[in-house]
Amino acid sequence: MNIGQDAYKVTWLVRRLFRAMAESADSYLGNNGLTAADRAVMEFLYPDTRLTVPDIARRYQVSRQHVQVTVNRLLDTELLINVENPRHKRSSLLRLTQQGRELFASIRRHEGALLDDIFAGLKPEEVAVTRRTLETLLGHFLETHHD
Amino acid sequence: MNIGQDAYKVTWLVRRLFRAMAESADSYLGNNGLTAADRAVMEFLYPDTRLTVPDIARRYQVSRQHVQVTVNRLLDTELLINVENPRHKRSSLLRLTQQGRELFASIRRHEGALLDDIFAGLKPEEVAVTRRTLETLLGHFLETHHD
DNA sequence: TTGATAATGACAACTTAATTGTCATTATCA
DNA sequence: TGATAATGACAATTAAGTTGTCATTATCAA
Repeated sequence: MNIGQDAYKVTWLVRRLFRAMAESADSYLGNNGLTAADRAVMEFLYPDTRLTVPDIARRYQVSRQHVQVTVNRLLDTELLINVENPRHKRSSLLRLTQQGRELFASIRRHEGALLDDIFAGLKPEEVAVTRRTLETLLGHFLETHHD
Repeated sequence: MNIGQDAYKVTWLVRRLFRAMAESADSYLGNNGLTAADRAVMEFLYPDTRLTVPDIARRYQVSRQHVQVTVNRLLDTELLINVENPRHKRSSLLRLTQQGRELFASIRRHEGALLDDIFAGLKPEEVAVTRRTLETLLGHFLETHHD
């Protein structure tokens, strides 16, 4: 019974957990001089994917101008480099530098350790159920709001 | 097995679901000329709680100046009224007007219907497991990041 | 009771992470 | 080839906050 109570609480928890996760991420990314947008861009390129700015913008679902600014900052700090794009002269491909790849790998390790800690003690089946439930919810949310 | 994969996916889903929920909320709140901050403030006062601006700021964990602006807007649109504060002459208590209470109730009904839709088809046990899992995660996140 | 300290509302400036608009340049394709 | 679309750069704007400051008003310890 009372699925309504649990349903409401689940949505509340999603909101609260998002905030807690964002704070935690801001803190360890900030220690490396990165923003959340930097991390997102780097994730698209890790470990050795080559994409243009508009490619990343389409995948990240964010304006290309915003990605451009983020990418330019990462080029300045030499976490990314331009590589020639055979398909387009002006729009070069972006690639992680060795330094960028190592930094992202260390971020991944940090996140992995954090998750291990945080998920320790939960039963695998419970986590699997949670995953499936959230996937279902996301599906419904996206189709209800159809975007 | 692979709790690691599920763990990572759960955190991804929390982020994605948060965005989907926020978009959906912005859309129906916007239809009523409200922002997310307006809704949050109204929730603290619903159905008939009386709080001052600094009280709300402390509970909402947000600066009192920001709450002040939000509250002033809600006073302008007559969704809130000031009532005298026996404990403080300058800092009056805030209360929902009849109109404000009705609007918030209708928002609640809308949200309830949306949740019923979205959670229909999920088994109550699954939702309960999800709730407990997310509660555990939140607990760990808060103590790990200790705030 | 008073006098130092804290709380409050108002206002302004700033911040962050984004968006939208515009331009010149360069690609693409019918 | 010529119209249309894509790209990078730059600027202005936006949303939802924060921080700083001021004058006023409370509160509390001596």
